[in-house]
Amino acid sequence: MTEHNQKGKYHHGDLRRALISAAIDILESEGVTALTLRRVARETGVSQAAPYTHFRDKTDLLTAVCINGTQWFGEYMKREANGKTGADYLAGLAIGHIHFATEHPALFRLMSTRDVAESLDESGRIPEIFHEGYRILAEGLAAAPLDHFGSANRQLDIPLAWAQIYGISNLLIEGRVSPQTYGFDDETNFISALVHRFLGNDA
Amino acid sequence: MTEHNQKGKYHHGDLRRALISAAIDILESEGVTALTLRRVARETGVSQAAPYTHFRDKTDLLTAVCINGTQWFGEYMKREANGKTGADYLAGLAIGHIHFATEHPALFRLMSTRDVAESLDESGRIPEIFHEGYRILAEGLAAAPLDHFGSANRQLDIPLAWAQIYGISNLLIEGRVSPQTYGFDDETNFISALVHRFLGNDA
DNA sequence: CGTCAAAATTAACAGCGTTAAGATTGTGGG
DNA sequence: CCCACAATCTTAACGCTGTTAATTTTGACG
Repeated sequence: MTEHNQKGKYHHGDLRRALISAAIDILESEGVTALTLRRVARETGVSQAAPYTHFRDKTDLLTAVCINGTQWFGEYMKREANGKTGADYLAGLAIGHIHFATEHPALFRLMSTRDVAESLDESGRIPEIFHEGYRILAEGLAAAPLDHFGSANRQLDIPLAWAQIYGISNLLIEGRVSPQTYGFDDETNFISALVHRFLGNDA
Repeated sequence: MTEHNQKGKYHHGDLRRALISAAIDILESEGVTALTLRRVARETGVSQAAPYTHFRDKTDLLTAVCINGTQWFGEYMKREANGKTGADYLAGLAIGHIHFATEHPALFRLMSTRDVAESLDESGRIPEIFHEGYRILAEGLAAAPLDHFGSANRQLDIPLAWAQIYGISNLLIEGRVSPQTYGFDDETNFISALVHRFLGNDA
């Protein structure tokens, strides 16, 4: 019985994972301002300095949170696009993207933040779905071009579509736009209408 | 000579304005993490508690910074659109928006933040250009619709265009997209190409 | 079973936002 | 003219934060 614990951790069992989990809980329930290292340690039942055994500093923990978050994000998008093909798959990914953002605003914002995103890049642990998502976006646009933009500079459709989805996500998160203003009483319907109008498969 | 100072302030002259100015300087040069109340006070040459005579708390100062920022932002956009009409005016506003964001990322992010934006709303001091910008966006889209999206749900063009511009701004600020990837070595050209392709007046 | 390294604790430091109490300063009324 | 008052600013303190150093506890392995 040299390894009765799943990863051979010492006292706590798997403190590293527990800290990440606690951090996500706080982020989801109270937002980023409540997310302090000491609070995470308290919530996990360890001393204030215990996290430093597993993380270089606070940013290092946040990076780990974001790695978990991107995994979650990818699965969320895939689920929403599941079973669809072509333009519908694209729309599913977009809608999934926006829904994830509005349902997990603090986490989404954290994942978008430059500082953390950069250390995320360095970690080399970006889930496959993101490269896959980008590839799918590119392929989808190549197969079903947004011809409303004309044929010149079609390469720009990729960053444009990306920015469109990203922009809708952020606008909704920051409360700068409301479905009601445009005659929707349900946010989900609003998002769906936006995406379909943008992708040109509504009329 | 009861009022030799322009606003009859006591010791400093106009500490309130000086604090806002120092805050903006720090924001521009070192970003939001360096922007602490104590630092602002130090930089202005007053004690740590002096700001509390003029601001309820830190958020109140940030709100004042954002009021200044929106003023600045509005003038910046107008300048870039100056002398143009119709779709060109729209493109100018959009390009001005994105340029301002990339040149003043910390300030732009602060202005987009939900907490501050809400107290900004409450202050009732949103510069006219924002309502005007929205009106112009709406009128411009009504006069020259983005017909590539089809005729159904044309009302959605307003939030879509808004999100598009906002999304490009954020993507660039957070470094998630690079002009080089799409064959541009100059960011300005990249932005211009994106906006013109999006508005459909490039082909 | 004793050794050694990993894991976790306690204590301390500087810096933060914020508040309370007091000192300073300009202004207007007698 | 000066005195009282209110606006302004300072000093000191509180609890919180991230982080580090020294120390103790724990588990694994020869």
